[in-house]
Amino acid sequence: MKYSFIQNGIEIIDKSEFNPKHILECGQVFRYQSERLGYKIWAKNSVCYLICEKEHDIISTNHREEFVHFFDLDRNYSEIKKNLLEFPFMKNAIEHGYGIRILNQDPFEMVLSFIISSNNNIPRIKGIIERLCERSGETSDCGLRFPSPDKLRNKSISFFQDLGAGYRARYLYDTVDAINNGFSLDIQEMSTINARKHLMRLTGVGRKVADCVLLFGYHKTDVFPTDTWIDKIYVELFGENNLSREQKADYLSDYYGDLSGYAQQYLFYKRRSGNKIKLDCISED
DNA sequence: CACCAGGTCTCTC
DNA sequence: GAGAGACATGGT
Repeated sequence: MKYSFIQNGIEIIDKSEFNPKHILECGQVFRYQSERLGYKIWAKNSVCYLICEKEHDIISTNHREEFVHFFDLDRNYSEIKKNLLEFPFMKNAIEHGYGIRILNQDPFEMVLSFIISSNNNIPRIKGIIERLCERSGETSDCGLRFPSPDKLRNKSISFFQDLGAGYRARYLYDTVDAINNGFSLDIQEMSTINARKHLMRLTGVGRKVADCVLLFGYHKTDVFPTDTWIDKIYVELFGENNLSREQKADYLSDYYGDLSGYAQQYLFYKRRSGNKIKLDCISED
């Protein structure tokens, strides 16, 4: 990935591997806003402005190293896409979401965000998370910031209900409580299987939420988060619906191996944009 | 007024 | 273990 440090940020030179719209709208991140010149994006303890121009994009920030990691800039996505093209179903999806990158986000934020996401829709998820940030008293020179576990220590269930979290309020409360009482999120070094099993001990974290946390919070790309959209895709592609969600997730992650997370994002993004996934047809090329 | 949204929990069998 | 129902909330 070609990029270079400039005075107040990072210049993205290779636009084919970095598409702000695709990165932000493929469903992995909830805290960003459209701005006149691009986007404002919050990471754990800092903020950046993504300025979109014709020849290049600029990540305007005082925390350059942090956003190199956040945007996963040191990874070669050309190589990933080349390897994914060895699989069926991927050609159209990759062409559609060509500049997607899997962001490296904060695990705690991912846990709460994806608990909120369950049986919910994206605009509402974003609203709940925004209110969580507004009301949890975290301020910095960057403005809004996602609360730390400690900042949520004294919050009651009704605090989460008032965010609009609905029945997930109890899940959030229990999870925050567990983390504040020693439940470790330091699981980067664990195997995917064990890390998943660990996360699923949290209230409100099932297979799908756990896999999203593993992918977006720990960059474990051997998981294939399987939700309603992936379920639709599975049925459409294979013409049968004889497996449970969990079995589909197992099958797909076994099939795509370490490329699962990437494959999932391309397929999810394309399908959610209203396009059905097509089997790549060589004769059409 | 039903039905749905990046599912999970709980209670059965 | 696998399979129904319930579940808050806001939008079509």
